[in-house]
Amino acid sequence: MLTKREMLVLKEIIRHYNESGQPVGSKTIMGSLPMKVSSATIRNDMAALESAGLIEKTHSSSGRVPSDTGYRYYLDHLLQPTMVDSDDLNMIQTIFRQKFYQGDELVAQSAKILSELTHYTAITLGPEVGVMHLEGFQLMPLGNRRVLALLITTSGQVVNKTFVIPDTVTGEQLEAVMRVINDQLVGKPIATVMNQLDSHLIPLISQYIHSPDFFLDVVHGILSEASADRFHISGKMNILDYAHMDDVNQLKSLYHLIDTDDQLAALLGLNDPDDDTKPPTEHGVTVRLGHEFPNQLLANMSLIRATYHAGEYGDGMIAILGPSSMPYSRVIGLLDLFRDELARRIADYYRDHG
Amino acid sequence: MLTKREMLVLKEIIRHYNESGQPVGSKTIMGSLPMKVSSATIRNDMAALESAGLIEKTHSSSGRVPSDTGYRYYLDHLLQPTMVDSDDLNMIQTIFRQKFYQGDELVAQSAKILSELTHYTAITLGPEVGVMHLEGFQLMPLGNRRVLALLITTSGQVVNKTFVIPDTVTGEQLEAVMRVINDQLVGKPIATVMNQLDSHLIPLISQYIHSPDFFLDVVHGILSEASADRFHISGKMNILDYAHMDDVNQLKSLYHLIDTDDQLAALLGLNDPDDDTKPPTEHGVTVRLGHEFPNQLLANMSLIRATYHAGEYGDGMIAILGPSSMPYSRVIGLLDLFRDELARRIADYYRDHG
DNA sequence: ATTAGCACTCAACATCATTAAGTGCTAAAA
DNA sequence: TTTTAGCACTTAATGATGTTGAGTGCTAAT
Repeated sequence: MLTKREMLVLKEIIRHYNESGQPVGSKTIMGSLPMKVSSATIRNDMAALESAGLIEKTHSSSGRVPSDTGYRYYLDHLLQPTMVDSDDLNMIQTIFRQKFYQGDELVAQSAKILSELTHYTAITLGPEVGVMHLEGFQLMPLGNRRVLALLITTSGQVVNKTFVIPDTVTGEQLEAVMRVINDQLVGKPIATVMNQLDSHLIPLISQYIHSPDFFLDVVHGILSEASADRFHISGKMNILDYAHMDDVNQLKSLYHLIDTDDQLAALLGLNDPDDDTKPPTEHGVTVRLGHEFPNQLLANMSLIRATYHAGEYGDGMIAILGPSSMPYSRVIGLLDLFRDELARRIADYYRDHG
Repeated sequence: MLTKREMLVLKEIIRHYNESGQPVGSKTIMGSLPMKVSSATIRNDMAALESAGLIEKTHSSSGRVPSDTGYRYYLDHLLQPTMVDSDDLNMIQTIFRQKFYQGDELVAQSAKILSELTHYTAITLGPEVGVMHLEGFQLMPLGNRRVLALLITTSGQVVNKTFVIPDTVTGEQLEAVMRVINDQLVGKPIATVMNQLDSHLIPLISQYIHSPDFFLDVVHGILSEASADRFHISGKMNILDYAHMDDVNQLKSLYHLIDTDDQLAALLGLNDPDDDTKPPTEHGVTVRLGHEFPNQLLANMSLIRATYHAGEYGDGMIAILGPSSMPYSRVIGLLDLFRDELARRIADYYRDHG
């Protein structure tokens, strides 16, 4: 158990380190503690913090730097939320007001604002209503054997794709297939649709189209596109500022990770809904430090996540990826603000407005 | 005018510099010239090349490095095309064969292969038939006041967008607007459509919808999306390898440039079709060195472009962005191969196949 | 429990010498 | 006239050596 003063010392070390990026010495801390103590006293406290594993030295006579566990302790016990700066607030309101955003634009724009405000990387995800169902499927001939396939899901996702059909396929055949899909699959969850398409719908479709493989390919492609998570990432290149990577290849791997939807989804914990290992820091904003991820690449980084609830329109997520050394209270404050803001505006969008 | 041997010396300097990245000395060259001359002789030739501005010293007693003009001279006079390596060729054929690509997938896949083969950044652009015309426009109600707008261009581009309409708008009104657009604008070039929409179509639409502003916004959005160039960029992160940027901000600006469609289009010379300043190096593959662009950011880089002609289906473009020090003959060979390959496969796609 | 004082450590910086790769120039050889 | 051997000269890179300053840990006194 830490003493009151030791906590203050840890907090100050983290604060100074965030600002300067340099190891923090005992004299520096002396000047910024509320009580008046000597540097020697602080050195004693620091020794205690170090043996508790909360701070580290970069070399035997250097100042101290917060350790991974130090950050975790800070987040769990020391961090106190700050109100969002009124300048920030104004800016956000102004931007949101200046244009009316249709559909996902609001969510995309949020990522943009968040990354600009923090200079980190922002990731947002539109609201998704539980399980997505197939609402409709259409094929329209465009002439010249090109066909437009159009797929609509209950969550309002619309995906279109054009393809060219073999000359052996006639309009009536397409019509028939379309009817089969609409009769058999509409209303079912996308996953089910995919399964059935691969199993007992094949014979049904084969009645109309001789070799349906290529057709199934097309439908598959559309389905997975429709059901894929639609991430909006902004400020990707800010990683270059904060990840002081010695190795270019690591950096490339990191970017690859972010650009790969599955991996990003895993990072954001989208696939394990019972991820209650870390309780919400406050209001459902959670912070996960890089070293807590299985992936080595995220060392010295930190991911701050928040879920927003747009009522019946589903839940979405916003997140900030940045260095583990960052002004947490500000960033958490911002995310918390955006949770509310997005929840409200999205609900508004579908309800009052139009 | 350079002597025969001076040319050879320049060529060898460039070759060695490409391989090692280090300044090249007279003794190194001595070992790799076809004729037997002493290093002193080569030093004389080098002095000549230097006063011609084709090579440079990094410091007063260093070896030589090709200069910007040196590269230009090399490209214009010394470069001799090489056949594409049979390994590369096999790989390309294999990848293209293993799957049937619909629509733009072929073009996107080409970018991927090119960037993987070269370790540089590849940019491809699908075939575009001269001026794009509006082929059709549809609005379909999705229920719950959500409407799906669907726009089709003559080039086969299909864009969809969902939006929410105010409760004051009825289905009949939408129907009417849709009819107006289809009656008045179908068959016209997108640019004309945009203009007319903003000018003499406003009163016409206002007859049906009271405040058509928001509606015009939506249509505008779809139109510009449909008419925008669809670049496929692959290997973006390879820039980190070859652009040894000291300044992170420059790097970020460079990425911004690439990610901004207008700027990228300008870079590729898409807006000045009479860009005949640099004659094709061979078969229509052109090389532009970074310092030849107005933009400072591209210093020490090089852009190799090729246009492919998919017959009546239009023209497209492929390009490689890399360091000015690169194995030009290989890269040019690859681009030249892809020109043919793409042209043929795209034509095939629309004609024979389905 | 706190503090003054002091010996100690180590990165960062500067100075200096050494080395190796490369040049330009001169005068002789081809 | 062109080529070459030879040599003095330049410079980046490397490594050894010393100095400084910020910081620590420990001890003994408060």
